[in-house]
Amino acid sequence: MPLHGLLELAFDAVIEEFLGEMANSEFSDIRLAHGCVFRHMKENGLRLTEIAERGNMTKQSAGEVVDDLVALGYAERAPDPDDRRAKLVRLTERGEAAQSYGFRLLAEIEKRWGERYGAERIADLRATLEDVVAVEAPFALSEPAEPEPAMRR
Amino acid sequence: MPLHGLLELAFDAVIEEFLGEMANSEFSDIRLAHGCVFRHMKENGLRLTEIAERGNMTKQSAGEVVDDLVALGYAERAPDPDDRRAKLVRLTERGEAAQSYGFRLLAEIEKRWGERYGAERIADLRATLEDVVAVEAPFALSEPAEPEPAMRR
DNA sequence: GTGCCCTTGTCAGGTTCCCTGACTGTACGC
DNA sequence: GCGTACAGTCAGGGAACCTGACAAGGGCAC
Repeated sequence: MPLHGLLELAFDAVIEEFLGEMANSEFSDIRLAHGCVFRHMKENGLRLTEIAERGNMTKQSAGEVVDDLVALGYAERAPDPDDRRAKLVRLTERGEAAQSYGFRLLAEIEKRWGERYGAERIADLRATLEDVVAVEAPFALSEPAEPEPAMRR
Repeated sequence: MPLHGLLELAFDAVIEEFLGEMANSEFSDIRLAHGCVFRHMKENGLRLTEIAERGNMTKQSAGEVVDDLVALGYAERAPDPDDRRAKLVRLTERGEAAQSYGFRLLAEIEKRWGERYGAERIADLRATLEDVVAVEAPFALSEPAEPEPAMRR
């Protein structure tokens, strides 16, 4: 089986378990595509453009996802004080509850895999994937190098 | 970053490279979704139902993919001598050429990752994923336990 | 054999999630 | 100020799935 097949099947396995448990929670209206917002959200909100970049999708697609989350009460748009063109997407209280519930669920799934396949092996799996992703998908990584204070302006 | 995010990004990275190289080959009309046929194809062909099972999709979806591959000249349908309801999906000569080209490409990508991130680490990655998939996604694995000769009948 | 249920594949129609292209309004270098 | 670049939106489309309903063949009880 080619490597991408294994990656995909493992991904699907996590997601099936995750969505199954989400569907039985009070956050049953959350869908997989919403993850791109929850995954990257920062304290003070994120611009649509940032969501799109880190999610490796177009602004239009990211906008749809945000519209959906706003309609469901998980997110809201606020004007960006630094740029009147931009809006900051922020989680509502309910959005934050969903986010931390989801993260907890995912951590539990990873822990269960550790018990099933060996904690060290799963830790190695994660470490290798992190190295790979740092090179192959750098756009997805947290900070797009917020310039150092000394470099500002 | 949650584990499924890493798995997805790594998957996307392989696929982007793979599809990019396929697009520059003589098989530029092959799309990602076609993989479910090429990946599982056996010597004497596969029934639609088998393709659907191993690809974890409905018969209808598998049927669409096969229609597409037939239209593109990569596959053909032959009657199944053992069951007049069923048809065996087989690769054409061109289909076999595309399959082996694709497999070779994927093996090269994996080899490059070995050079970039350490051959042993990528081998471990594969081994761990194989264990995970064997438990979490057994439907995708080659033989649905063809009964042993002694157990037949 | 006949009737009944299961399986195989197909037709029709719908959803999700993403895309391209065209556009408005704001920012900013020059 | 002017032109270019960028943030986000509107409109439309397509790929890859899905559910439901169906015809035709298989397999078994009787």
